[in-house]
Amino acid sequence: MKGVPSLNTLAYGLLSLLTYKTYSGYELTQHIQPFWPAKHSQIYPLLASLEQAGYVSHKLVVQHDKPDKKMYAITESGSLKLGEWLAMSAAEPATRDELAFKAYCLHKFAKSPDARRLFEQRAELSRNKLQFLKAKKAEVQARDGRSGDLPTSDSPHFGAYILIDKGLRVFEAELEWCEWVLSQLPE
Amino acid sequence: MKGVPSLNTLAYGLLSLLTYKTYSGYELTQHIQPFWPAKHSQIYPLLASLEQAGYVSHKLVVQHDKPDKKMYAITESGSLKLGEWLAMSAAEPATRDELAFKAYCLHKFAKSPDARRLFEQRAELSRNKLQFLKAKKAEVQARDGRSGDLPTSDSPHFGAYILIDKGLRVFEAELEWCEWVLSQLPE
DNA sequence: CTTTTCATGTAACAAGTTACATGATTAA
DNA sequence: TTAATCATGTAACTTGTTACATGAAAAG
Repeated sequence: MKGVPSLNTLAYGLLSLLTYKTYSGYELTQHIQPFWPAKHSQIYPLLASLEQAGYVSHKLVVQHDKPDKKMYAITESGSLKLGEWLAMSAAEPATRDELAFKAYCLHKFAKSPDARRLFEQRAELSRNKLQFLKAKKAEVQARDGRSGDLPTSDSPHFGAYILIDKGLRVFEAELEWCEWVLSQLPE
Repeated sequence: MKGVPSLNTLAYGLLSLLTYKTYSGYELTQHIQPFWPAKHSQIYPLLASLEQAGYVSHKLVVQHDKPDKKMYAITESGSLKLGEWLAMSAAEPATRDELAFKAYCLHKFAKSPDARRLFEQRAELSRNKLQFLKAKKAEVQARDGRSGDLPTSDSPHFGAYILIDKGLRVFEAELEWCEWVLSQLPE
């Protein structure tokens, strides 16, 4: 006897996105990146298996200028499954960052211009992320009506909003760290 | 014709740790966690293959109260290989966090006490990490002699120090974020 | 007495990446 | 004309996790 098929985190992530609106596999692949990096080769088969399990369903949308696409929606059964998962404790986040290893070895090459370059590149990355998130924030605020004001916890955009806020806080901290390290490194 | 064996990030990570001192596979598994989560079942075979490639070597240390262990050291060849890698640009960090998905779905269960619990647990996790890092910081400062003063970029502990500093900044930001979210959520 | 720590390994499985495969439209 | 975007999929491979396997010492 085997119970209900158990889903992995990526699968729950797809269901999470689909609580907002319908998406194609292509769109899901793009939108899930900031939360959970994954390639289309992982998403497409997973969507197929979620559909087989009855947690999502799709409608084919015929397009003329672009290839046809499959628009996926979460089902009642998928919503229930997601609801159970939402109530459970979240696992510890896992971050894997090459730069941490390279930073740890700074005593081996701190005088090299390569060392400075690593932190300049990371600072640039943080600045780009911050710029992206600031644009997103404005977008969500506009969509929520009262511009300048923050969405409240009952707003449908509250989830999106707090995640943008988290990104802003964390990337700001990372940028400041990079700039501090650069100030400590010899020119 | 096949060139030099190419290493993955975890392998370079092990070499990075070994630039400080010798470690057993067991110790490497523990110390690498904050940088790059990995299980011993991944570390042990990787160490064996690094040794076969000549990048590390080990000496068996016989113990009486505990099981014998293999103490690994980086070789000259391993140092060269690591040096090449250090000079290369670091890939974008990858973070995978379940809580992001659950936060994104807050409109589905913001009123539930489960929602509050998720952020309370994450806040607690951040507090624990901060406490750990503060202890580490004091430890490194003590080891570096001038207590209260920060190690300079030529200190052998500079790498360890800046990583602790990064953790402090980022987990501080995450903790503040959790507390802010909790202030927005209904009791 | 039961669990944790120390210590090393392998086998089976799940998750994630890269490469292969196709093909029209549009922008540079 | 070359590259990028849109759109879906599979095959082969690498990476990472869980489970199996052993066993002594120490702490609760």
